[in-house]
Amino acid sequence: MRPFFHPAIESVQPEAILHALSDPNRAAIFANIMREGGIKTCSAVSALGDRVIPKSSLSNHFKVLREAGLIRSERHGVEMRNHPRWTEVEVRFPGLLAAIISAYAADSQASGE
Amino acid sequence: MRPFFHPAIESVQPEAILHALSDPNRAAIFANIMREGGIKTCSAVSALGDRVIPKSSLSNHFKVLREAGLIRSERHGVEMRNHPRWTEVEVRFPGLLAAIISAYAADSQASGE
DNA sequence: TCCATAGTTCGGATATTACGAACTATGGAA
DNA sequence: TTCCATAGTTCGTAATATCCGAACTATGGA
Repeated sequence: MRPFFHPAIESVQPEAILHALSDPNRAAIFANIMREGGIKTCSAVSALGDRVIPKSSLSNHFKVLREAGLIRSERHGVEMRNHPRWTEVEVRFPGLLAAIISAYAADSQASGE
Repeated sequence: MRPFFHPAIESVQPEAILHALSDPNRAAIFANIMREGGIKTCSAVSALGDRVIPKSSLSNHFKVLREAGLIRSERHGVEMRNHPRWTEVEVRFPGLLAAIISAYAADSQASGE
């Protein structure tokens, strides 16, 4: 288990962010991490909505979010805590994350949530 | 050559938009279409920056943008004209497209344009 | 009718993604 | 200490998507 790679904020690419959040599962995970009191550990999300996500897929989703520069993961004892890198990303790409998250919210609102 | 499919604006999904624009080539094409006096036909973009994009790939890029609900394509004589569906998308997902396009602009700005 | 232009479709090589099974790391209990 | 439970990663492979050259289709002139 090699240590995690977290890109420096200057080398975070818009395409990586869009790609990471173009998967609805990942977007939901990230939106949850962004919320105050949101998911911090991986296992806390093992079922998202009504869909069960296998551990290995989940692990990969967190990796994609991490390598896109969206979250920072650090081990605390036996578990992993994931924090959003919102303020950093906001400085580099103002308004981007908020627009994406509210787009998903608007969509789930519209489609009979 | 079956007629093009353009999704109704209500059925445009955020994930499709993010996926379409998570490819830098497509994002550049779309940004150009968005600009007043931007690219209208497909062949007008055959070289983007210094990279040559094959016709078939280009055709596919336009298809992805179209099916994501980002552009509307219609034939005019021998060529295809592509218009952005900006105002429609803006109503459904306010601020999304502007944030994405300016994120790419900020990035190319920063990385020695 | 024939040709040039503009773009699409097909097909196969290549790259990504998904997920079960096996593994690693940490903390606590016996 | 040893053993177990928890939390998560890595590996391998099957399914899926993407890229791009070659062949095709559609339209408007000469």
